[in-house]
Amino acid sequence: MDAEQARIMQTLGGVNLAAHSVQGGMALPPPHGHDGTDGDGRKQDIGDILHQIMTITDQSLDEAQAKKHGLNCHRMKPALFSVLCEIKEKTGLSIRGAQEEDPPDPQLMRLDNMLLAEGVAGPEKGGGSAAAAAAAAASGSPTDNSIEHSDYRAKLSQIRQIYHTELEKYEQACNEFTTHVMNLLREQSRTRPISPKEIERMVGIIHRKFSSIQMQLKQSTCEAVMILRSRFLDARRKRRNFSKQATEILNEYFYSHLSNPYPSEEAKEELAKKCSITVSQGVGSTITVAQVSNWFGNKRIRYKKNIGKFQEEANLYAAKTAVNAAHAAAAAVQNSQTNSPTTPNSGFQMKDEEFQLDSAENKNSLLTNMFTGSSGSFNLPNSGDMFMSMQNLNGDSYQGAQVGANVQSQVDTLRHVISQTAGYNDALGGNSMYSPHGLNANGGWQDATTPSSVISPTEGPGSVHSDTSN
DNA sequence: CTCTATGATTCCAA
DNA sequence: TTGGAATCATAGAG
Repeated sequence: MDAEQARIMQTLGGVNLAAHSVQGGMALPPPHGHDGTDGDGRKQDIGDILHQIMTITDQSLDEAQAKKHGLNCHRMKPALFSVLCEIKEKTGLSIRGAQEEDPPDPQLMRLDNMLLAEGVAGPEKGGGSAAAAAAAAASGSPTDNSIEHSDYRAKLSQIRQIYHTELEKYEQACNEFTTHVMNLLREQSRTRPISPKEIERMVGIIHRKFSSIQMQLKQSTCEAVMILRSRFLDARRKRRNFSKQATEILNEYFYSHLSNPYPSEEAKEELAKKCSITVSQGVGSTITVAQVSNWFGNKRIRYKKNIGKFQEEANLYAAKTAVNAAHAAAAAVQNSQTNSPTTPNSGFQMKDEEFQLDSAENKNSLLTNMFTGSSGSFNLPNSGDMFMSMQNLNGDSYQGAQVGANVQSQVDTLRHVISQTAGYNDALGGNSMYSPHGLNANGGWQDATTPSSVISPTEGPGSVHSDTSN
């Protein structure tokens, strides 16, 4: 400020007050210079006035007030004032000229573009949902993603809301501040040389300041969106193993529907629900329908690829559900109702209960009824074997999983149990292990009605391990 | 660390 | 749209 004052002082020294023209040159004779012209006295006067102005801050308030009043009443005041205004305008122009060029900040543009693309800026609910939808549509079926998707969207709209309120706040504050400053300056312009252009410049400065604050806001908003986005994507990518119970439920379904392991939409929902309930003692992890689909997709392909590897598992789950099948059969027989066994995916229900058969005779009779009375699409290899093998299970108790399951699945399970029973290899075509009768020569599952050729239990078809990634 | 299991994603065909 | 196949990326065991 001192420098500026000195410059003004100097500049004033070269002012031709009569013409009110300003010579902007800096190298001027000192204000008190005596050049012998007739303006000498006047210059002396001006110098005196200026001196008073410059030293006014050094004086006490009362003194200064008195001085100010005196100066205001000075005959030269209006002229001096307008000159000061002109000078200030000149310097203001030069200052403004220096920082006038206001190229659209590339960073700001980037931020704006990103906010627009993410749907944070721009029209309400316009691009936002579009971006979120695009993010969600990138993966799998839209049905279950709606959960994560809506979560993402909710968070995004939260960010959006904060952004807009903040932006509004800033704008309001900026406007308030601007009008305040403008009023102040207008007020002061009566006593101080302030040109409208200077006010304009001031407003520009304020706006720039506020826009830099806005940029910070935009930046942090962008960051928040990025974090949200990456977290959203990470969450999709991050793998958390299902709980043991959930896997068990899925496996039970899979192996009891081996001939057609394609759960219907309802069955998937049921499974998802069941898994989520079972898993609820965990950290709130739920299993969605899409995850069930993923699981079955993976399971089918992996099972098919290497059946040998899954033998043990298959045996286990088949045994687990075998008695349930018998139980279901018992229920069916007791009700004298014969469900159509050709609908593999109908009426899938689960019920937690322990089921224990009382006696071998009871079991046998139930099974006899079950298979002699049904018109299943399966060719059972040998009912005698079945009885024998089922007797091997006598006395074992199993965790019940399926009551009222369709006959098809019961058949699957029972066939498995039969075939995995040691000592009956010959009767089953020389293969003691379960072969996926639903799996046709092409590797398809579609035609489940004919028992396929026996596949070596130790090695799947070619024992391909193409999934050995990494 | 490596290796395997496994949930998720992507690409493609039907 | 769905499922198969390949692949990715991580969890978890050793």
